Amino acid sequence: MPSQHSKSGDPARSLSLLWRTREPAGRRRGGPGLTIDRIVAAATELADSEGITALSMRRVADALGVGTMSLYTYVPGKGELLDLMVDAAYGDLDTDDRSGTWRERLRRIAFADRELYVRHPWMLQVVTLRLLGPHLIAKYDHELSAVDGLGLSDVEMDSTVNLVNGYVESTVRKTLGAEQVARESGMDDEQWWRTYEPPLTALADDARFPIASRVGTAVGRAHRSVYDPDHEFSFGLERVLDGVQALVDSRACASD
Amino acid sequence: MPSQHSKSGDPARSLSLLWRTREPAGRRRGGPGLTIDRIVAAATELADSEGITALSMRRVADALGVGTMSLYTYVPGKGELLDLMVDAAYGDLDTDDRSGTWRERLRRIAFADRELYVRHPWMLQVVTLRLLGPHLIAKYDHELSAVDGLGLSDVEMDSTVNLVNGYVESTVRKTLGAEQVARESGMDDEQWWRTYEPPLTALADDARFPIASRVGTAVGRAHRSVYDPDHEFSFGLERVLDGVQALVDSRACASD
DNA sequence: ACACTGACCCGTACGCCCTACGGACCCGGA
DNA sequence: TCCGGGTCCGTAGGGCGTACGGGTCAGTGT
Repeated sequence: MPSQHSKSGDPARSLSLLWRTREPAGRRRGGPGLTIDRIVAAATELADSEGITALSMRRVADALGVGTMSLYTYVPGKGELLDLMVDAAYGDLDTDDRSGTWRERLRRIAFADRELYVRHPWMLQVVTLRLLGPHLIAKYDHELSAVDGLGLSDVEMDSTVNLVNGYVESTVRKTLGAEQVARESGMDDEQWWRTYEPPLTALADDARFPIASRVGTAVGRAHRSVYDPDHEFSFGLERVLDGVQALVDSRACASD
Repeated sequence: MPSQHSKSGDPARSLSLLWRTREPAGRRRGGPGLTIDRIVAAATELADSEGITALSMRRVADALGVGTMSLYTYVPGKGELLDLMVDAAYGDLDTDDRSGTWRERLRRIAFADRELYVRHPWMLQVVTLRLLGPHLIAKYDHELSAVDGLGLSDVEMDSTVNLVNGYVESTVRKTLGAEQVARESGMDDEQWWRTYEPPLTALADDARFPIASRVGTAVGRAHRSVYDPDHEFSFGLERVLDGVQALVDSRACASD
């Protein structure tokens, strides 16, 4: 159960698939009428409902009522299929709304991204090379527009949106990891903590790791009682935005 | 080539392995003399040199000159082996140095983490549940100590170190993704950019994605000329630390 | 001296995976 | 009518993780 790399053999082929630079094919009369979009949709549904590890070419083909090898007429391999799934998923994001201050806009973008990843957890497990598909570019453009005209250089703008994206991804990844433990071990967060805290604190005694013990306990208690994931997410996000704020302020001063 | 989850069946078993809560076994005389540590070391070497996808129980056993199934005497399964590898790798980090300001310390921690992930890229591809092994706890304690006594609450301290860790991970993940493209496509960064920028800009015309075009071009040019990964990393890190700074300042004011 | 026990080691086999290859089928156009 | 080419897919080959059961031998109790 290690990780997935999406070697996706030929980048050129992947790009032409992503941008649909192939005519939509002849369409036979009687057959199931496979298309790239139907394949991507079926694969996405499968990955959403059963997890990325359940996603196999066989299962996708079965879901479509089609032989496994038929998929290879439309998609060079599994890697390229994953690339297509990722870009298609990014297509669900709203990339039009440009209202509000830069801070409000980045905040909205972060929450929307987070929701997308929660809906499609497999996106964060696919170590895709993030091949530039149309929807990913649209997302990038939309994010950049939020920090355009603030006095930042182009490279700084890129860094800024990467910063926010990275924060969202790492946060969701952690949450999903915890949920995975819960699901696979069959106990919820609270049960898990109650079962493994005692032996753990016995091993990692307070003397050796005093601060970790104290903070770990406090965090555990917070999780058990008033824990609010949204609040936790917001808190970190505001720290990130404060960092951006400092940058924006310094550039504004410099240009005055 | 999707992703790896480390289902690692029984958390209790994993924990006892991580904390070595089993006597070191009888050790037979003539045999190869397998141990958990030798297995973890061989697996780590393999993952370092050939990537996580090349890591299989068979290959690890071969590297040790041992039958595949012999590994299962020491390790319940591949998932648990990955857990052990991750915690062992964290053991390479220095968790003693406590000199300097909180900002200097977080900076040093971030750079050390980054270097560790670059040396063991597979760590970021293993979607491990981050089971609390001894070395991970030591790392956590060391990180918390950098922000202890600044007026932050325990939960805030946890958020803060998660924030820095998340930044490092997402940055390295992105870098490694790019390197993977380079390796697999056989061309270096510059070649890749030169090959795929023209068709890409043709597809994603400036009119549809004006800001992405402009910024993408600028970033590409920067990469080709004066690009300094360390500088890029530092830049974002300082933004994160600025965010932490704002938090620390606000808490200091509140308590005064 | 000898049998027993238990840890260590591993060959075999099952069921899954991705996909190369080549054949069957059928449509539209010449 | 014939044929080229797109669509569909059965078969097979080489991986993988690991369940199962049996072989081997150091140390122990007698």
